[in-house]
Amino acid sequence: MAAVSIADVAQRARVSPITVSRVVHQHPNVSRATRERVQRAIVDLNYIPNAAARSLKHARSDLIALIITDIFSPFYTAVARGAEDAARAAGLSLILGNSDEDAVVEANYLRVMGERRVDGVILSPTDQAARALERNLPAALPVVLFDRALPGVEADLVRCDTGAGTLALCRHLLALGHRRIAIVGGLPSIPTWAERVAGYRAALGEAGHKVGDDLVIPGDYKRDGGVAAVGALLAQGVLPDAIIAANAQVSLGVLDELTRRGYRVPDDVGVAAIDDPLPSVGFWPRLTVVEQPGYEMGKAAVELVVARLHGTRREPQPWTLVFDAHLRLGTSCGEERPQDTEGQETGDTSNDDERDPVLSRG
Amino acid sequence: MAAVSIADVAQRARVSPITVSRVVHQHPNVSRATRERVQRAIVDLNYIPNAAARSLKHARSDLIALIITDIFSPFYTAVARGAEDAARAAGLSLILGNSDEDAVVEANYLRVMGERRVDGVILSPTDQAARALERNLPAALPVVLFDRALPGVEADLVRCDTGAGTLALCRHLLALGHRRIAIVGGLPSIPTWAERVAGYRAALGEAGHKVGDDLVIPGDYKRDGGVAAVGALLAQGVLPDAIIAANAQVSLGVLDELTRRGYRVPDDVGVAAIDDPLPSVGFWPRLTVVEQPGYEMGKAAVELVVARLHGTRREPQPWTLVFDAHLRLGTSCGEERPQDTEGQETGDTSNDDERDPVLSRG
DNA sequence: GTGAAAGCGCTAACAA
DNA sequence: TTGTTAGCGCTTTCAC
Repeated sequence: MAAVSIADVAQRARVSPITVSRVVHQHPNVSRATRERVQRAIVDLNYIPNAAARSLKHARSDLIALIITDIFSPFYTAVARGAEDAARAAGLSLILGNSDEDAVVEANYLRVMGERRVDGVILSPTDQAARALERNLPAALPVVLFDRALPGVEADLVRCDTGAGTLALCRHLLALGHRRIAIVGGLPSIPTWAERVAGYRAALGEAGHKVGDDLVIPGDYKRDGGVAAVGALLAQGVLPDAIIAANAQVSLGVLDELTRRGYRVPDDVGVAAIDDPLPSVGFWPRLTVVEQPGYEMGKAAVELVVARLHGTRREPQPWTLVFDAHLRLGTSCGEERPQDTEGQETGDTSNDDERDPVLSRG
Repeated sequence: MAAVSIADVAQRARVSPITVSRVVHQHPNVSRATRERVQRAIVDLNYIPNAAARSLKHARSDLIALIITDIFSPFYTAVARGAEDAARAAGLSLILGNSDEDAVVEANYLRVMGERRVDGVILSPTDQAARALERNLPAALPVVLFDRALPGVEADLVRCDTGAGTLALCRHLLALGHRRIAIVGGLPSIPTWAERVAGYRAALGEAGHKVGDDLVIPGDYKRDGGVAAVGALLAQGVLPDAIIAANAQVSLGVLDELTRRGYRVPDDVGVAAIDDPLPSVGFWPRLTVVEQPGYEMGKAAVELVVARLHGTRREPQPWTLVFDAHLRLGTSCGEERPQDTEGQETGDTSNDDERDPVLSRG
């Protein structure tokens, strides 16, 4: 056992434990001679401070919990990386939970994180998270909801306006000549799906097209939902002109199933996705996507937690950070047809000069 | 402050703290009446046990550190998910570190993890990890090296035999008629690159082809290395028949740069990758890849740590788990040319019936 | 510049 | 069945 404690070091250096503590923390009030003696003892004994003891004393864990719904999604991979970078910059560690959209798993994670006295929680919540948050976390703990707001929960929020992104995408599809457009795969219990469908309906509405409910096919934000949606669409007798997948996982299911059934993208049907499955330059088709700035969002979420921790006074009203989604054109919706490409080069939903998220308080 | 401690609960329930502890841990020797009184006090006060205090007492943190070199890589995404699932199953939490192949960052993470008294460390090490491991971690701490062995460090190891996978891939490329084959993008300080190059040389050797060193172009396992390699290859005057990217990130750089320069895959040049960038069914070309079972490897690594923890006696000799890589054929190397496709449907390097990793002791 | 005492919250070991 | 004592390793007073 390497159970070397501060007392062991103190004994060896013939000082009191507190002096060792001062040396470890580079407190100035230690004479040079003492400091060197202590440092040598630390090295000799291979002393490693015990963070649990420090946590207990400080009532601080230097830990941030990141509880997300799908670690496999490239979006959350980017989020995790951004969060990790920001946490490291702030001297915090990231403790990871993958809830898989399962409320029980989520509740368990919240309990564990609460017991660990994490300094903050970043959570992409299931629709049942409200109760779990209240039950399992100390009341004053900074919580940042991620991606989805939670009715009845007053907490900071980091999200991306994919509704506007979807609107832009649909306008793009309409401009390409697509008329029968389907949107598939989102989880109805999650606000992001409603938001995306709203953007879709708005675009079709402003173009004067009626929106058939049979072209809005929910799912579970997973690959299989995309597969099932293709089946459901085909069961209607006619393939749509284009299919919008609600996220990256769903888009893979859609593409797989279309390919399996012998349809070609974009020749037979266009496919676009909200939330990018990969930087797909070099592949054909390049997927047309509504891209969320995952890295920046993850970073911002951690920085929000840190702001709450360091804030001289914790403002009670929640902060909401809204990032813009960007439409990135590929070739998966027939963009290369000559008559449509001119003037479509930049399809961003926002000006490049103002990429900062919108901060709204209250 | 929600600083409700076990003492507060005890006071409210008119019992001693230890009785509360017993209730929390479902110790049988508590009368029904007492138990219910305590449980009510727990709910009333919203008592949440303090894991730091428990850790301090138990000298156990229920934490496993996962320190990887690139959280962006789809391989490590799969690893993280496998590790997370296994950790959850064992009642442990995963604490995440992304070293980015930076030895300083890695050393810092090891120090932090050591201070946190994590119960085990899973590490894909840089070539300078040996010293950092010794300095920053308690001696008896279970360490599982991941992906790469570390000379001079006797620790458990989970890896994948990509050498054999690369050999199979090269045979496949040769069978397709490719002669001038390049392999690009690996980090020379990391054994996996040497291993992959060895498989490459072996395949070319057995086919009687000479292996020009100008077709072996190292990099840093990142996207830019793929870009640079394409430039270097073109500078030689002739494009190779096929390019093997050392990992997923590199393959994206290769594909991007080839596309940018106007070359088409697979018409002008074949591209294959070790380590898959995505499930790319539905895209063209589908990348031909040597696939590592990342999920299973991550799961196995955590299970190895758990085995060390629970083991009645900790066997001193290290365990090595070697997983098989699978060749998964796509269309990115010209596989659809009629004369080559027959009989090439299953290109696995191992029988599907025996996917278990090889366990070697000693 | 240094140290003694006390306590953070929890739980083994040992009574009762 | 329940409680007392003590201590995990560290750091915040306060004193010298």
